[in-house]
Amino acid sequence: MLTDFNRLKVFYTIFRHKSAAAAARELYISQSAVSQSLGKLERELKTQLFVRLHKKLVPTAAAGSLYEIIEPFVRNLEGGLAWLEAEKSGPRGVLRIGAPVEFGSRNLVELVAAFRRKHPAVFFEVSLGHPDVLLPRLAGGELDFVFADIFPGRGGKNLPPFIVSSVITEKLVLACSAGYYSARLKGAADPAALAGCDFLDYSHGKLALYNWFRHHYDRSFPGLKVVLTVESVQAILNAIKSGLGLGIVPEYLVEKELKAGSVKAVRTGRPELINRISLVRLKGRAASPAEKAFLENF
Amino acid sequence: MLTDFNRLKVFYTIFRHKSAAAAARELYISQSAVSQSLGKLERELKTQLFVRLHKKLVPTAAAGSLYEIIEPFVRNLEGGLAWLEAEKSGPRGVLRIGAPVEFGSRNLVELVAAFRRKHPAVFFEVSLGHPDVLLPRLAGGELDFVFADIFPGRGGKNLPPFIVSSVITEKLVLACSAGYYSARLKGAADPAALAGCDFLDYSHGKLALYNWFRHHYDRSFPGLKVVLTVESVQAILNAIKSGLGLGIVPEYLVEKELKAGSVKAVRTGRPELINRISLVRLKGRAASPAEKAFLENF
DNA sequence: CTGTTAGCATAAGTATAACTTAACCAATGA
DNA sequence: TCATTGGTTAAGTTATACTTATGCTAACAG
Repeated sequence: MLTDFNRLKVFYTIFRHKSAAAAARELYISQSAVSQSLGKLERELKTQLFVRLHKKLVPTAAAGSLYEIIEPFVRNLEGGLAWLEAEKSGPRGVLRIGAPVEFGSRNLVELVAAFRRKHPAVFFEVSLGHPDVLLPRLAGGELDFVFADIFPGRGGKNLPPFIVSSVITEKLVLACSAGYYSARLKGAADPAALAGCDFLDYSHGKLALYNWFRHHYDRSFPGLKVVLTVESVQAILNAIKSGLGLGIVPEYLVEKELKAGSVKAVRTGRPELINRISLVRLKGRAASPAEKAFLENF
Repeated sequence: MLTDFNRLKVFYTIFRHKSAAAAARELYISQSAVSQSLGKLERELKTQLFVRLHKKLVPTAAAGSLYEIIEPFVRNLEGGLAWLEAEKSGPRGVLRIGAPVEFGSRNLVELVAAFRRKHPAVFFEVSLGHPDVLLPRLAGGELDFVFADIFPGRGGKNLPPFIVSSVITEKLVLACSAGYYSARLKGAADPAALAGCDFLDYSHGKLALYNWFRHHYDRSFPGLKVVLTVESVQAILNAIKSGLGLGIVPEYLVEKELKAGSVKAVRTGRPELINRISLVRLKGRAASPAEKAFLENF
């Protein structure tokens, strides 16, 4: 890459004043230094930038073109640095957050909405997706932090630069409609009966179901019949209510229905599987005021 | 103005590679120098720009913003410098020329047209006007060179940084229609007869007439009756042919009419006043190839 | 599990080049 | 005319950017 940037800065100052002496005063260096710097730049570019006509430096066409390039840069830079400064003074700027689809589109947007009422100068860019794709983006600096639902089994792996803290835990239940329950399970929630049922899952290799069975029976059930796979809790919930089959949902979402008896959850005697939403941040990363303010809810 | 520009250059290189080592290789300096430079910049800005995570430097949001500012600048700069280089290699770029209205709109545009057929990469910005306004613009660097019709009397003044060279000389005649001539002058071109005639001039205080009379009679004629003042040779020419009065025009423009006898010129026995179009350039100003190519016609 | 490698940070010393001081010239204005 | 201002150039100094050297940690291969 060509030329010394600081010489361009000197040139820029000279150009604005049409005078080396004035530039020197602005830059708090001697007039001689300015003159030498300009000379070097001209020699470097092999292009005359100013015509010396005593008491004034008259820019050539080349100097004009060069100035046209530098001027907007300096303007943007000043603006940008001022903005960086402002960001440090209080919550403002943009927060780039990653989150699992469900958590992101349900809980997170509510939090964002509430937060923005207090801090309207903070903007959000939420990326929904699986930790598998979100975490690398966090590691690459594209995201400020991510919320991840780390199922048991997909623990830390070899991603040590992350600092993980638990944010929300919700019980996951395997549920179906009351009708389906009485027709297929008849109150007996034994593995054998379950294995023959219809299941609903959130795509990606029946991970939710897999984890539920592993948790409750310490083994996997390879041949489960998954009749619907859809990436949405709401959809699974509706499917359950419609009697399509058995699906995994957060318990609190079906609390009313469980009480009313319209939806039944499969209980094994063991404590329920819990889904842990964790906050993942880059180790060693300084948090902006906006980030701090947002995360202090957790 | 804030910060050291060269540190920004180092930052820019680091950002592109997400690595100080790689940046160091590109900049042909040691990895340590890069690291130190980045450290200083961060301290200077009081803002973390990269998260150090072992083999990689992952940029923070602030670094992203900063990069957004610098990146287009570097791109423009590279383009601009390449363009400057190209301009030196052959005639291209833009030529900013000043000229008197008549010369500019008549002779100059023809020259430009002819020149552009040979050098289509050269563009022109022609400013028409009086030397009074054009020369300061030349002195201010807004024009590359100007053509000026310097009447005797408005010599160098105190504008020493100019180098002036004669380019075109044309004889100026005081002319009128044959009808007007026979009616008002009757072949006798004595001052007394002339003084009572109607005159045409190019605005600005009857300068053309004033100079003509000074040249031919060594004195001014204060009370001349100027019946039309218009900033156009063509207009004056038409006015003359229409028998409106006497006006100053370049002799070669009325050559045919003089021969045919439809237009008469006032002759005093003295050589005709000549209008000198001069090329004025800034002393000490290096000429680009385009400039050289264009001016070598003269 | 350990040795090796790659990448970054830090410390200390060097050397480059930016800057200052000084002398000189030219133009301008009191 | 002389003092003032602005610019250039040369020489000397100083600052600071850079190098060399060292240590650390993480990743990876054997």
